[in-house]
Amino acid sequence: MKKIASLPLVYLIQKNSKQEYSINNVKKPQQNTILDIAEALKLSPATISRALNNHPYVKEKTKKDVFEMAAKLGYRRNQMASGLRSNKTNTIGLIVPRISMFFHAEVITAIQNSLHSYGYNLIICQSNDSLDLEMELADTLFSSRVDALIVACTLQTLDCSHFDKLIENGTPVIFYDRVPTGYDKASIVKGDDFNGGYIATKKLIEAGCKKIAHVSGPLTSNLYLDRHAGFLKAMEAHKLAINPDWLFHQELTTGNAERAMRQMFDGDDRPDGIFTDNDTTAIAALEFAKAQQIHVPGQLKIVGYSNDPRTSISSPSITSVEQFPDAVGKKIVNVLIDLLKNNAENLVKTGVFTIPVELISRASTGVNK
Amino acid sequence: MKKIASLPLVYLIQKNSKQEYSINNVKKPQQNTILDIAEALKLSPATISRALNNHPYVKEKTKKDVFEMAAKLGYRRNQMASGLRSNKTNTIGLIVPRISMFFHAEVITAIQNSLHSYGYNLIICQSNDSLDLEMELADTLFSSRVDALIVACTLQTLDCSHFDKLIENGTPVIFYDRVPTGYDKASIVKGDDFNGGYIATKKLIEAGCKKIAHVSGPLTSNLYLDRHAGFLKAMEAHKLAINPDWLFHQELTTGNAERAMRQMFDGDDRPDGIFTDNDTTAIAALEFAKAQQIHVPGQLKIVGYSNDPRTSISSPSITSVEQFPDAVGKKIVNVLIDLLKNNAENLVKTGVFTIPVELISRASTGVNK
DNA sequence: TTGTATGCGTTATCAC
DNA sequence: GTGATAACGCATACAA
Repeated sequence: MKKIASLPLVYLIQKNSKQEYSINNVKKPQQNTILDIAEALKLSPATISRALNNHPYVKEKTKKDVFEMAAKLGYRRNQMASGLRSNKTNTIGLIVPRISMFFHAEVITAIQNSLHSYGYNLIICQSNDSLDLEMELADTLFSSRVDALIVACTLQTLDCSHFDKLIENGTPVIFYDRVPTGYDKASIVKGDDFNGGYIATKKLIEAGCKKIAHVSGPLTSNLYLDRHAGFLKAMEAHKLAINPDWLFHQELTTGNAERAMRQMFDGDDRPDGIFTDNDTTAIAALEFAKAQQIHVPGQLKIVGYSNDPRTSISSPSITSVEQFPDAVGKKIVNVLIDLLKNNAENLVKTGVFTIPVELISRASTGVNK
Repeated sequence: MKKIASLPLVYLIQKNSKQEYSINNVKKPQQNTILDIAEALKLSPATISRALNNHPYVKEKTKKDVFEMAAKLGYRRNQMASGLRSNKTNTIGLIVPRISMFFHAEVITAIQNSLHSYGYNLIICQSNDSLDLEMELADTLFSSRVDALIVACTLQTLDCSHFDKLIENGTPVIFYDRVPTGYDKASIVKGDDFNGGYIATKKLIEAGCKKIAHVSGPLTSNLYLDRHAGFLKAMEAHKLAINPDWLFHQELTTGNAERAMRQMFDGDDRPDGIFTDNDTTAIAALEFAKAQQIHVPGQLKIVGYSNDPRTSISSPSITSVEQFPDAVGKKIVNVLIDLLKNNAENLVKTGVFTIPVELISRASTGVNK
C-alpha cells in the first residue's frame, strides 16, 4: 500500500502556505527585541542574550539589570528567531487520533504536565483517525522543527515511512497506544494488552462463563492483536472452546457493536460472556442486552476495556481493564527526555516499554471480587 | 487581585529557556533548503521561494520544476525562518482548562477541522484550570508569535490583562465558554446561557416541580451568572418561591455536589426538582438519590447541562442542555478568519456572538416530550 | 565578564 | 519573470 505516493509532496509543501498567494499587508506593531534592552542598558545584544539564557559567564548584577529591563519593556523572546538560530524549539509535537477519547485525553494531560516540568511545550494535533491527515501533520510538525514527536497512530497506519523524515533528521519519535509493527526506528510505550486480554477473559471464566465471545478491533493493530492473543490464551488455559461465530474483528463503533450483538443473539446458541476491546462497545452490548431483556450479569456477563468513566455510571456498572493513562504519559516523557539526552551524544536508542494493566471488577460480571 | 505582580515577568522569560544553562551540542543532520533547490535547478533562491509560495509572477514551468525538485529532495519549509521573515506563523493558539471535558473536546475538534480548511494549524494547550499556567501559556504562545489566540478561561480568571500584550501586538484574541466580564478588547463566542438556564428550569416546572433547587457554578463566571439569571427568571415567571437553602454556587465537582445533596435532603423540606450547571453534578445528584432510595423522576426530577455522553447512559437517563459544540467551534473560526482579514486593514473589531442552546428531554424529568 | 561579527532559512525590495 | 541583496531576532565563535 504505497499510500505515500498518492499524496504528492508538492501538496504537502503548499499546504503550509495559503492556497492563494497573498501579500502580507498586516502591519504588526514593532516588538521589543534584545537590541532595545541592550540600548537601554548600554550593553551589547550578546550580553543580553547570555543573561536571558542564564549563561554562567554573566555578572549577577548584569543579569538582574537585564531581567528588570526586560520586564519593564515587556520583552518576550521571539521563539522563531531563537529556534532558527539554535536549531531547538523546546517544543514537542503530539499526534493523536482524537482527543475526545477518554484514554487519550488523560495521557495527553499527563504528558503535558510532565513535559512542562522539564521546560518543554506541547503542540497537540488530532489526526481524526485519517492517515492522510496524520501524514500531513507529521509534515507540518517537521516544518515547525519540533524537538521530538509523540504519536498514537490511526487504525489505517500500517506504513510508518512518513515519520522517516523526522527520524533521519535526528528528531526522536515515540509511539504509544496504537503502535506500528515492524518499525524499529522509534521507541514504543504501550499497555500490556496481552495480559489485559488475558485477565479480562479469565474474569469471565471465573465468573462462570463457558461460552465467551470477543468483540475485538481490527487485527491490523497490534493493540487488538495482543488483546485477542490474551483472550485465546485464557480460553485455552481453561480448556474452553472458541466459537468462530462469536469472534468479531472490526472498528469499535456503537453501530458495529450492535450488529455483532444482533448476529450473536439471533439464533439459539448464545454466548454467556462477552469481552469487548473498548468500553463504547461494552456499553452498546449492555444496551442491546437490556433492550432484549437479557439480564446482565445473570444471563450475560460483560467486560470492557479502558475503564472509561461511563462504565461506572451505567446500570449495571461494567467491569473494565484499567490502562493507567497517567503512568503511560509519564513513561512517555521519561523515555523522551532520555532520548533527547542520548541524542545529544548521537546515540539514539530505541526500546519498547510496557505499562501494566489492571482489571476493575464491577457489576457486569456479577458479585465483586 | 493583582495576581500578575506575583508572577514575575523574569520568571516567564526564563521559562522559555531551560532553567539551567546548557550548551547545545546536538548535531542535527543538514536540512535541505531552498538554496539546495536553487542550486539543483540553476535558479536563484528568490525564485524558488516565490514558486513555493505560488507567487503569480512565476512561469508555470518553473513552478512545476521547483515542486518536483522539492519533492525529490524531500524539502520542507522551515517554519521558523519563514515566520521570522514574514511575521506570520499560520498557527493559532488555543488555551483551554482541560481537554478531557466533553464540551471542550468537541469544540476543539470543530475548531481544528475548520481551521485546517483555511490552512491554519492549531496549538492546543491546557491550563489545568490554573490561572498561573494560563498566564504562562499566554506568554509562551506570544513567544511563538501565533497569529491569533482562542481562550476558554479558568474559573479564577477575573483579570484578563495577561492577554493585553497579544492584543496590543495586533494578535486577535477570542474567548469562548468561560468569558471575562468587562473586557472589551476581544471577541466572544458563547452559548446562550441565560436561555439555557431558563428552559432547563421551565422543563422542571412543566414536569410538575414546585420546589426547585439550583446547584450552580461560582457566580464569578459569566457562564453561571447567566444560567442562574435564567433560572430566576423562569421561577419568577411561574410565580414559584425560591428557597435560598437550595441555591449553591460552588465549583461543580462530584464532592461538592454530594455535599449539597446531603444538605438539602437532610431535613424534611426537600426539593422535588434540581437544575445543575453541569452533568457531572447532575450525575452525582442522581447517584445520591439512588443511594437514598429517592425515586427519580418520581420524587425528584433532574436537569443537567452540556449533554455529556454519560447523561444518556445513566439510569434513568438525564435531561440536559445541549450546547452544540460543533456550532461553537465553527463560529469561533468564522469570527477568527474575519478578524485576521480585518486586522490586515487595521480595523480590529470586537463582538459578542451567541450560539443557541436546546433542551434534550430524557427520563430524569419524567415522560418525554 | 563583555563586545564584535556572523549566520540560521526565508521572504521582500529592488533592480534588471 | 527572474536575480541580487538585505533583513527578520537571536545565539554563538572568537576576540578583547
